[in-house]
Amino acid sequence: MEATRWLDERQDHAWRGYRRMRRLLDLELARELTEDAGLSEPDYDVLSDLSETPQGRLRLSELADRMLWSRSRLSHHLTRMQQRGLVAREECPDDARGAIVVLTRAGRNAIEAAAPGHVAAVRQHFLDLLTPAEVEALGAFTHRVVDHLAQSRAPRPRRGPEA
Amino acid sequence: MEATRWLDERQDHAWRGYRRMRRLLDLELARELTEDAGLSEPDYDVLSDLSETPQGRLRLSELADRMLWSRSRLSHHLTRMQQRGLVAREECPDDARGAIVVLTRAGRNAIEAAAPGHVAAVRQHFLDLLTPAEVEALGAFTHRVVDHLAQSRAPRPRRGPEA
DNA sequence: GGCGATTCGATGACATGTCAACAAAGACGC
DNA sequence: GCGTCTTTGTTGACATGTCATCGAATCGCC
Repeated sequence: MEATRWLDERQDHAWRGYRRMRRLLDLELARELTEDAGLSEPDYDVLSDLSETPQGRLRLSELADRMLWSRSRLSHHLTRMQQRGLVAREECPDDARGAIVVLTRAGRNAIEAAAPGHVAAVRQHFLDLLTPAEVEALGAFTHRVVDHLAQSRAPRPRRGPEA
Repeated sequence: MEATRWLDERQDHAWRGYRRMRRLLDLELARELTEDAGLSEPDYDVLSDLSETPQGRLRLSELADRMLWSRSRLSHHLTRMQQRGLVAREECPDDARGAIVVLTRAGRNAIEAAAPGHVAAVRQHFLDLLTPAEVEALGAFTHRVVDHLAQSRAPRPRRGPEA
């Protein structure tokens, strides 16, 4: 039973800033995305990940893993996006259980229309406010944290969005 | 119609790292919080903000503003927390429309039991992985971004979680 | 090849968050 | 004081996310 080590002043400052920034940045980016392109952030992420593949198609589970989403969440979300015509499902040739998610023409149009504005917003409200050294540091420590967290997940039964 | 300025390599690295870190960190912190203390992150935040006030009581709208939540969201969430006995609502003496949110005994117990473990997790999975200089930089640029975003919100009709 | 264990994706029930509308009460100008 | 405009918090309908479960298909091992 140790005495709790609370955060010192700098840590507290950093932690509060981080959480507040996240919230405000999310609100602003989501707002612009809906207004300008009629997409939510999750929509954008799905389309963006799909469009980064050569064919605009990915196995559902592969996409879920990349996004760190549960298959269930992705399946539900795809159903909704499918109804809007942004993506389609195809059967998987080599695994009859599988589903392949495909970017439709409309989906590609949507992401191509949305991307420039979104990137501009990310710059305007975030990246451009950082010095090059800060951007460099951000890239360095976030990936360090990601690697650390991936450690605790990959080994053993594999916890995760999957539960 | 300008040509889009995409992110250069460092910016892309930083932006992807940031988003991936957020997601993994959220999953891990939320997981530990539920397992160890039976609280969700939103629960924790409500209790935490309340417990930082001298009396453990706040006007609903004041709490919503601090948390950057809509009043609606907070009201719904309080109803649920109230049913679990973590908070209570009181009438506001000087404004009959108002509601005052009060930390109950059980709520205080819950946050006091949860806090040490949560802080430890924040250190372990995040802050302790950063150099002091990185923590310093994080505090600096996040608050810079927060100030910038607060600018775009405060003036004029006041956009926000409020819609 | 066959059988048990695992993986895949879908689904329904439920928890949570958003949005628009509302009633009640304050604020303000007159 | 009075009418109007605004603020406050709640509510219900709906969108989104989570969790447990399921049937179907595959894998692994014999």
